Amino acid sequence: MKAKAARARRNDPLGLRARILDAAASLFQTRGYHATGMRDVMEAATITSGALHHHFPTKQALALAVISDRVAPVVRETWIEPIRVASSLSGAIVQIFSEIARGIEQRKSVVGCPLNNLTMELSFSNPQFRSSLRSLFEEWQSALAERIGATPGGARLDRTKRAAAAAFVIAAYSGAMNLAKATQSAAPLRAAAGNLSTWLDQRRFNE
Amino acid sequence: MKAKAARARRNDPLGLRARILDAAASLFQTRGYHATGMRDVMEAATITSGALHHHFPTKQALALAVISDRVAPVVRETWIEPIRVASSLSGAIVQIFSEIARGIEQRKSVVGCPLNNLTMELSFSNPQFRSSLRSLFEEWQSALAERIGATPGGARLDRTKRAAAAAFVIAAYSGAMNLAKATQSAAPLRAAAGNLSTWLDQRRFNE
DNA sequence: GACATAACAGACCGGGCGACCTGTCTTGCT
DNA sequence: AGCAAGACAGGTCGCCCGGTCTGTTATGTC
Repeated sequence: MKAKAARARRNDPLGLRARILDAAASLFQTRGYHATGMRDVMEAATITSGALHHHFPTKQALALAVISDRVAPVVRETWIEPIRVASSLSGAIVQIFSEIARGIEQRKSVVGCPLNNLTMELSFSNPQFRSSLRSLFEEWQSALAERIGATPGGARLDRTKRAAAAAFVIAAYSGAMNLAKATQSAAPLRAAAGNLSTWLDQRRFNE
Repeated sequence: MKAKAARARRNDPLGLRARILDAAASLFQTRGYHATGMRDVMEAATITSGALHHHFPTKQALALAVISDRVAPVVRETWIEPIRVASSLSGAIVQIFSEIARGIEQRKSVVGCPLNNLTMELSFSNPQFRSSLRSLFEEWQSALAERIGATPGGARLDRTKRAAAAAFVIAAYSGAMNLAKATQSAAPLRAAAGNLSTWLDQRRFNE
């Protein structure tokens, strides 16, 4: 019948799943979790209700998958890995900031850090989301703390102080992004990068 | 009929309005704007649908009123005023942090800063909310910048650098609160306070 | 080739949402 | 006292939300 030539469509569950995750991740970041409907996700991914609920039975399951399969990799690629491989911690941090600021300026809009956005909206009310998001923060923080311990300034700090310094870096970034979102400008990020760098250099976290 | 003795109930529009705002402010902060229904507000304030919509025709109007009548005063009382009257800027900032951290520890839960929460959720998608929240941030930032200009370290900075330093302080607080919310602990706030203080003192913002 | 199961399609449903609307009582003004 | 406007009460409405259900097609297995 339609033997060899016209076998156009085949099932591609992984590809479809990826499309759903991409669409959902984008919508969750721009509009937020509660403001995004399953219908919005369906339209953005151009799929049917059946397909969506086949891959993700509930909205919460979808969000948890977005966190682990989309948000977490972004954090690892833009923060954790660069910090691990960089020769100078201070330099790496400043560069990460400036790359993000550059991205904002050419996109001309600030949607915020996906991890921050989801944390603020979901972390308090829902324990499931909280533990998922918290562990990501901890991964980020411990990568920073470990790297801080490898600098001349960080070597003399104990475990707690290193964690505190790492938390401070994350807080500065997170808060700067928040301000950037409020003002729709990259200025707060650049301001934070500059001042964070003086703080880092003073504490000799620059090598 | 019920002439003198039994005239128990009287209208109290301002009191009712205040109750609505209190309830809504609390719910918006803990659950978020979109996750809070008008019915939740009605129940929390123990009023009827008619009364609620008489004072605030739409949910958005209610939220805007919450921002200007509840959130803004909180920011002014806990941040702007203390900074204006304090003798030491650095000392004032550290004290504000520690008071907030203390509050968290005895309440045993972190709901986050109301301004931050609403900004993250609403500021990007809705221009009405954005301008309202942004002006509050600007008020906060300019109060800080002005005070920084009055310190020995800040006097030599130009207008832009002062604004950047002010933004950095806000970012550090905002981000620390975000982390605190994610971990449900006051530790990130204390970490930020300590490290922010080092940065402040190094830049001689301490008088 | 038979058959169980996965991968989708798409109609459908109960409930909750924000908003509206009519009615009653209260208040302020003259 | 009279009367318009304000302040509330409470039922109602239509819509949209997340989730379910049944049906159809593709896929792996023996």
